[in-house]
Amino acid sequence: MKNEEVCESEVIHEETVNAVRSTFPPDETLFDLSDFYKIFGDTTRVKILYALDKSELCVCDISVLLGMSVSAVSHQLHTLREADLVRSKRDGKIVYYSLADEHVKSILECGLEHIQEKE
Amino acid sequence: MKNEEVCESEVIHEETVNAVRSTFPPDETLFDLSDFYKIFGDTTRVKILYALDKSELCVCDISVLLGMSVSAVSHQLHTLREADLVRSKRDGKIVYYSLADEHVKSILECGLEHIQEKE
DNA sequence: GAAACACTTGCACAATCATTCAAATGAGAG
DNA sequence: CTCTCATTTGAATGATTGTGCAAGTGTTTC
Repeated sequence: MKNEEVCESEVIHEETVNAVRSTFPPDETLFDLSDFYKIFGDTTRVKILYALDKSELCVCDISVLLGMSVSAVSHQLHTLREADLVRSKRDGKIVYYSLADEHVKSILECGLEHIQEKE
Repeated sequence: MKNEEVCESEVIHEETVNAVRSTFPPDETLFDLSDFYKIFGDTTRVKILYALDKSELCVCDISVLLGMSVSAVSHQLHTLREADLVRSKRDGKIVYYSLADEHVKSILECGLEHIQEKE
């Protein structure tokens, strides 16, 4: 970004900007926050989370449920596991997935509420 | 996706899959939900929303606050406006932006809570 | 051991998207 | 009307990312 691109004339509301700036959390926090929401920004992942909230499932189950390839599901489960939203446990050949904590459910509901509110 | 990709041997837990399937909301709902979260999945947009929660601001203010080009900010404001998360009102040459409703704040807090909970 | 199965992983590709640049709009000032 | 300023918009570009494919790992069964 070139500096000239930024409005640098007398800043229009310097007071306000400074006031807001002083309430800003560290950059990293808001970065982590958007990174966190990024996880929920994909239909496949949301479906998986929604499904796991109802019941523990194996990869094959999810694949059938969503009508997607096992590979695609496994890739997304990897993402979800990295974000600590999901847990896995192996039982023989089968790997079972479940939600990592109850918080995930409340996040989903938080969004659903907003969606449905808009007629 | 080719069919062979999907696990089609005897479905491992047919009962469970069917049970979960019956609780699934229409595909469109979960699609809208992920679309909604997609908005929050970008640092710039999250910063803008966070700032607007503190105070009404013009495009130039936000540009200075975030150290980004006016154009980039305007593009993101466009996205936010389309998602009904943000409102604008013009006063002469200046356009003021503010949050569309209080719900946005609660969504942000919902996520922040989760972020900070993890040590 | 070998074969079958559930799953994972690395690479490639297509699609999506955030930002920049340049040009356009809208509004007040002279 | 012309000039300036705040903002918007469209096209282009570079980066990110979801999925398919093919090869790999781990586990049970024979």
